[in-house]
Amino acid sequence: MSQPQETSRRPTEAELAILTVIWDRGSATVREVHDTMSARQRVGYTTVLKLMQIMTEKGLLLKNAEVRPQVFRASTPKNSTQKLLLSDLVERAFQGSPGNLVLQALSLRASSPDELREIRELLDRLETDQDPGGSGEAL
Amino acid sequence: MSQPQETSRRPTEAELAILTVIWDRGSATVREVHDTMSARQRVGYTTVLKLMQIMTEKGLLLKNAEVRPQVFRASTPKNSTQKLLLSDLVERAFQGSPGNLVLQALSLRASSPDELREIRELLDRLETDQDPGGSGEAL
DNA sequence: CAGATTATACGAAGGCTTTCGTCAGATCAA
DNA sequence: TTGATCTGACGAAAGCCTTCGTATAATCTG
Repeated sequence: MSQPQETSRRPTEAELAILTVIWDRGSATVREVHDTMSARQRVGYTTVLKLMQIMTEKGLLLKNAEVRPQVFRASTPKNSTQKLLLSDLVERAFQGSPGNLVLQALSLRASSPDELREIRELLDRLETDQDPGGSGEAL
Repeated sequence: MSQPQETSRRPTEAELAILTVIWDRGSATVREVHDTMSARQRVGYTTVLKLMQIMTEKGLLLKNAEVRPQVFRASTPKNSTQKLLLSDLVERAFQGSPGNLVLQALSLRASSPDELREIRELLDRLETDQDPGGSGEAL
């Protein structure tokens, strides 16, 4: 009863940076995360450690303490968290209209032809059957 | 030299809620913003006031103190801020790939046929290598 | 004008996020 | 084994965001 809802909790900025590294690798030690992040930003080792401990408490990460050094992995797949962040942004800044967001995103900068084709295919599917459920997971 | 970069400053969550109201109306007094927000969430009048004062300091809002009560308007158009938020999210959670984000957003929930058509038209323009500059503003 | 009401300014508290120092335990290398 | 190095736990400080109480100023009403 101490944790609020471990589900649908939006990761903070620092947490997201860590999740990104872990999603890429599948799993990672604190040192691996720290080394990867250090290439981009100056950040202390114990800072990363502390964050990952907190994230484990929150349920964002799962820790395997059987091995040394401990190995962490994400409790939630990347796509789910991305959708959570998108839903959030749609609600807060796009009046709940995903189409609105998509239009802005498309004009952000050029997407690759492959991406454009993929988007078009998804559009086709959306216009034929009205149920997009789950099809978007296939990235 | 006291303000960092007043440009490209990402509004916080509470700030965004206020901006949303002001964008809708074009301009608004503190009371109007408070009344509108009160319909959705419980929030104190002085809380809104303080936030709007801070936002004015930060350059997010512009204040006309000639009239009473004072009237505020946004310093940055809605579309620009939306793009800022999207760019931010693309960087932090979508490996810098807007197409990636678009795919996830499209499968979030059904967009209206009108929106789908609009998206398709934008795709056409993008694929024929047009410069999308400004076209996304037309919502 | 005088009292009531509304508007504005401002300080400060509370909470959450981020950062880091320190200590203790574990592992490694000679 | 033992000193050096790496790892893990933890407390606490610092900063930002949000909230609100209180005091002052402006405006309205009769």
